[in-house]
Amino acid sequence: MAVIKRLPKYYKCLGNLLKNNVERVSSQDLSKILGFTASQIRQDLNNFGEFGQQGYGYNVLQLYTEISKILGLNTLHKMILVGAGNLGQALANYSEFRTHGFNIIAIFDANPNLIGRKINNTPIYSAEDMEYFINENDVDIAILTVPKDKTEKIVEVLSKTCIRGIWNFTPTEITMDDDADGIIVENVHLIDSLFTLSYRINEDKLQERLLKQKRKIFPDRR
Amino acid sequence: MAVIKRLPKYYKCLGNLLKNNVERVSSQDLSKILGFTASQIRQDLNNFGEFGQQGYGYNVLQLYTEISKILGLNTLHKMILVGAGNLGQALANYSEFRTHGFNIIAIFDANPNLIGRKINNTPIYSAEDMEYFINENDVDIAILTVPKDKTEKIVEVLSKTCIRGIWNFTPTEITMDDDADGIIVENVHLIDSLFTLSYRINEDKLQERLLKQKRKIFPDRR
DNA sequence: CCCCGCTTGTGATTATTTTAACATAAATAT
DNA sequence: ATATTTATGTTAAAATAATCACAAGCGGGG
Repeated sequence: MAVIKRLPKYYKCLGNLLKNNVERVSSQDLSKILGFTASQIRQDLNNFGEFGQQGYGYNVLQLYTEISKILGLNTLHKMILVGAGNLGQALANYSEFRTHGFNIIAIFDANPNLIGRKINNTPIYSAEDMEYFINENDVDIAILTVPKDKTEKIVEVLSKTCIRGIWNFTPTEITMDDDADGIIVENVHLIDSLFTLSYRINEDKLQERLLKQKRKIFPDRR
Repeated sequence: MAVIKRLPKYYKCLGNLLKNNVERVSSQDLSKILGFTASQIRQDLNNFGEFGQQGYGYNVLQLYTEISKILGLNTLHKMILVGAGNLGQALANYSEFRTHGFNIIAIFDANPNLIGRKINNTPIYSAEDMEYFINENDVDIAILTVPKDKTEKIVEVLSKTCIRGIWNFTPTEITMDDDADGIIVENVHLIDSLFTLSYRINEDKLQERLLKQKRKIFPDRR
């Protein structure tokens, strides 16, 4: 749903307002900051409850708290990182996750040279111990930063565990067969995002080409 | 536009088919692989031209080539990386970009200890030289992996250059005022994606809560 | 206590996106 | 050759999403 993709933006924005000691905020204020229409903001928020008050607006702290509940940020999340390559290490060092209650409690890798070491104080274990570890420690989320050809295998193992979500950074699109085991997958696919950027940079040239094509079909139009 | 977000998926899928020496493919075949409806695929592709033929389907190589043109992947792209932190280094080491014609030709950082070194054969220069370098080398795209508080400054510098696109990994949402200078921004925001995952994991509990609320409003419904 | 301005929640409207349906054309089999 | 199958491009319908518009409620000033 489109609304859900916007929730993190609201959350972040309200966090900033809180930091600046702003107490109340109207949908119009938010509109100016976020670039959505005020109407959309009101409708978005209204999907989850009636958080505002006529003539007053929204209480920043209350709304922030509510949205954090909706996003599930009021509970701690235990995460593991699978694959201690370049991207994996970068994510392991990223402190923002912890700030919001997402703790990486273990890292798994197949490389024996890495096993036993620590990244950002988090130990690296052998990939073989992953399944046991997840179930033993009630891990919520697995971050996948393994090479493409290892993905399938890992997903197979993960689907036998109590894991709730997979945050997938591999180029492979992971699809869970009809949500049977209830594992949610969030695919990131950085390269897609780069391609989209490339498209938009390229757009002008393209539009011209398409226009020419239309002209062939409707030669009377200028 | 929603179609454009799907183009990279088509591209990737067709690339795989090519590798497997598949010559022709129907919208129905693609539908099974990609999980979109065949109808949507035909309509998507038709936005950019008539690439298929009745009774035959699409020629994989031809369609692949067309889409790569549409995405602007037929031309080389010169990129720079701004900010050689954890994420920056990971991206600098990521080889997939180069495979698709996106070359990181320089890295910029403010840290004097890093300047002069190389990551994955790409030299690190002083951030001060960035503006000159971009204009001198006709750089297309800047990858932004600097800390939050440096973002504004860097964007200001970038907007004075010939740069065409900014691939923004900082937590700050960059908005270009009414596209005046024609710089396209692609914001990534990893944490948003994690929050969305968290929401979906949390969804069941939430649905219950919302249902209770509705019941209050319509007490007659079970 | 009452009025006025502000701002929400919400129903109606418009726009966008997705899906369905089908006429038509190429390819293959007979 | 001809019929049958396959699969597109395209139009129409359905579903989603965004915007508009306004009645109704609250806060603050007199």
